Amino acid sequence: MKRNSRLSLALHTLSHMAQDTSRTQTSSEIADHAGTNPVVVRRVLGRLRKAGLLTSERGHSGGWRLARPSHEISLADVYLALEESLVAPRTEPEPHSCQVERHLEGRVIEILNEVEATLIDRLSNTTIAEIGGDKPLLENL
Amino acid sequence: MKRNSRLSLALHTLSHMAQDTSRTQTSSEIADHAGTNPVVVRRVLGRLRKAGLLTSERGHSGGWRLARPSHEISLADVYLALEESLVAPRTEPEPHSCQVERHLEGRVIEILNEVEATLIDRLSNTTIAEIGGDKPLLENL
DNA sequence: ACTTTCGCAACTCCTTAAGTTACGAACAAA
DNA sequence: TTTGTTCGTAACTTAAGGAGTTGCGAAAGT
Repeated sequence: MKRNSRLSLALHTLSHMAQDTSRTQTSSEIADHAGTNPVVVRRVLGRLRKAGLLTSERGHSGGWRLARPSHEISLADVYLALEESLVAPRTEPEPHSCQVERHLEGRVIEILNEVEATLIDRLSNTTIAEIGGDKPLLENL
Repeated sequence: MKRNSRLSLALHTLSHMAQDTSRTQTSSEIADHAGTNPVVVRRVLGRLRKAGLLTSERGHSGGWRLARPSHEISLADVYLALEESLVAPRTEPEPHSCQVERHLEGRVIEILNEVEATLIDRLSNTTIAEIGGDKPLLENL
């Protein structure tokens, strides 16, 4: 699979779970549908569980379930739960010998933070319900 | 070196060249200052040359030079010259079997494009001259 | 000619994400 | 309580991309 599939996988899965909240889905089912494998699914969904978006149960009739209604889960919630950063590279700042470099980096970081904030703002304007959810895809008819 | 050093290297180098436009700088000089090596420098600066931001000359007293005044080179020019994309992953769209996935991807791409536009807008508000340039760092005194 | 410098190809090295295997823990049903 | 299902997690392998490196040809000044 390609780069950055975590967010795709997470959103895709949540959208499907939103369409039928009555039953749980197992990692295997999800993996089959997403074209990946159960361990990868558990890794990604595990982060969403940690963030309180999903619950999981082990054993017979276990699996994954939304922790709250899909219209109360925004895309930003998912993005933040993954603790990635699409715009700002996850690199810790190194000491800079050179003044130009310090000045430059300050400016760039400033801009990137602003852009990241924009991203989160936009993501928070859409919920999982609107994407795959309870009233699916009416605007496509 | 870490992720995303191309943009850093490009901006850093341009800023320094802006401080003394009278002479050319060789790949080796630049590499030494940036803590990398000449081939990497040429790879990155080559893209800037292709975009018309720099010129290069071979042979004795050759090297790199700004193609236009540093106050006419915005950070966005540099970003675009590198043909990277910080926010949108460079992955070509795959065919999607699943309607939810199509709908989802449409929405996400829409948001990412908007964010990318924001990034470019912010970057275009700062020039190389302002960062390391002709009147260096007055605001730090 | 000789030296400097870029241009570029080809390769190695390193890091990161994804995929895979394996096994233990929890839990339900028989 | 035994069995089978499912998650949790560790450890490994595989794949891709970026940076670093080597080498050499082309261009251009001395």
